[in-house]
Formats: sequence, C-alpha cells, structure tokens
Amino acid sequence: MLFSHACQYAMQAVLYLARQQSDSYVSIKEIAEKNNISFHFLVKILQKLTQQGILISYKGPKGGVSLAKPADQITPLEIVDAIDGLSFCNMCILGMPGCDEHHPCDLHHKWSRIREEIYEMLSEKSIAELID
Amino acid sequence: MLFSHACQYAMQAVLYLARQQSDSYVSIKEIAEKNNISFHFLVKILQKLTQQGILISYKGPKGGVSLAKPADQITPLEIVDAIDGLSFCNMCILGMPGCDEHHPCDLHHKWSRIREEIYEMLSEKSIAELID
DNA sequence: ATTATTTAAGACAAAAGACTCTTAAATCTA
DNA sequence: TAGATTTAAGAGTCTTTTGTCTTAAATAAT
Repeated sequence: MLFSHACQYAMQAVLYLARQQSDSYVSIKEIAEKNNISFHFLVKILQKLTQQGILISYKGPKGGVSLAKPADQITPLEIVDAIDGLSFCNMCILGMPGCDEHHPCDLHHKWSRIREEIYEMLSEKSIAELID
Repeated sequence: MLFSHACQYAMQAVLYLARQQSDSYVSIKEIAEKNNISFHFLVKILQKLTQQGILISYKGPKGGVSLAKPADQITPLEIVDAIDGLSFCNMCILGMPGCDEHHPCDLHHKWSRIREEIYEMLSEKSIAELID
C-alpha cells in the first residue's frame, strides 16, 4: 500500500470539505460518518492537518473544520506530506541501502520514472480541479 | 512504502542468488550477511519462497537455498505475489470503499495507469534480465 | 556413531500502525 | 450562568509487521 490509512482518510476528508458549497465549518463527526471513518481516529488526523495550516478548526457548537485556503491552492501532495511524509520520493523500491542515481539497483530507473508520475499525480492538479 | 520490508528482502535475496555463478546451494546466512538482512527474519521469508516453489532448500552442511528454476523464468512479480500479494493491483489509492472503473475516485484514472506501469516493471523483465 | 552445519517450525518480543477512550478547553444557545 | 456541542490532547488498546530465540530435523564430514 502506497499511503497509510491515516493519509487516505486525510485526503478523503479534504476532498469532502472541498465539495461543500458553504464556507462554514463542517464537524469532524459529519465527515467521519459520511466517509465511514472512525470518528476519534479522524479527529487526530485532522488535528495534524490543522497544525500544518491546511485546515482551520473552531470549537463549540457550529464548530468544526474547514479548508484554510481555497481548494485550488491545495494539492494532494501537501496532504501526503503532512501525514506520511514524502520519503517515497527518494526511497529505493527494493530497499537497497546505497541505491541512488550513481549506484542504481536493478529496478532503479524504471521506478524513478514511475515515482515521478506519482509525484505528478499528487501535484499537477489541485483539490478543486480533482473534484470537478 | 509500496512493498513490505519482507518483500524487499525477498527480492534482494533472489537477485543475489541469481547473480551467483554456480548452481550449488547458498546458505541463508551468507545471503543475510552480504545483504545486511537479519538472518532469522530472512529464514522465515525464504521459507515462504520455498513453499511457493520459487526456491528449493537443502539442509545440512553445504546446504542452503537455490533458485527452483532458471532466473530467466522468474519475475519480481512472482516474488511480490508470494510475500505481499498482488492486492495493490486493484486497490483504490484513496482507500475509497466503492471505487472502481464505474465509480472512480478523483485519482482513479491516473492511478490506474501508474498501477499498470508498476505491474509492467515487475513482470516485463525476468530476474536474469534485471541483473545484466 | 559423533559432531558440526544448515534449514524448519514455532514461540516470543519489540515497534509501528490503527484505532479507542477520557478529560479538558472553547464556544454557542437558552 | 448553565448546559450542550465540538475540537484538543494525551493515554491506552489491539493488530500487524518486524525481528529474535530456541528446539528439532536433516545431512555432510570425520
């Protein structure tokens, strides 16, 4: 699996938020229920996104979370970075310790190209473009 | 991370075996030391490959493991299948429950193409071709 | 036969990932 | 002000992955 469950949930939540019409806060409970995600687990994940400046949160009744910036200025890459980190960008697919451009493993070049495509998939389109 | 550590170790071990000139058995201890893999852990992993018919093993002094068939008849895909399984081939990258060709998630099509390239990377070249 | 070497098998432990629960703090409504 | 709602924070649990250890079985060499 490329991304952790936490990371997948984070992306689902942000896509859900971006699909909401109004700019008001959406409760994490609603996001969890509509996306079949464990509520308490999602709370922790979205806290990270809030700390990273991707979401803003508000306590109390009518509180919840919302996107910290317009959906056309957020990419999935930011979310992956916030939750899983971007280490997949420079990790050898065979886990070879010294593998790099100068000492490539047997799958290095092929994997490099695929890795770039994954990076592209995560960065070429904003959340706003993805939900169209 | 796309593949588990166990799966990465398995591929490293098979590539190491394929690089050996002679057809005699190579001890798991040697494979572990030369590839910086925990010996006991590697034993368990290679046992699986033996059970799957990818390796053959022999006990006692001068024993060890060797490829069960010529290296040009083994692909990395078989090894991944034996250790991690091939579920990545039909898993939604966002973990969306109902995601498929008819109900695609927002990254589905892009990910489908990348997934096919990963499949190709693992199946187009045999272990023998990879070590050239 | 005895001993050393090597895989087989399974129990065990440590770490990480995936949740769960409780208490506190903020804020709205009445 | 009191009560209800919602996020914040952190401890706790369960499962999977990773790694270790021990004992048994096979086999070669002496």
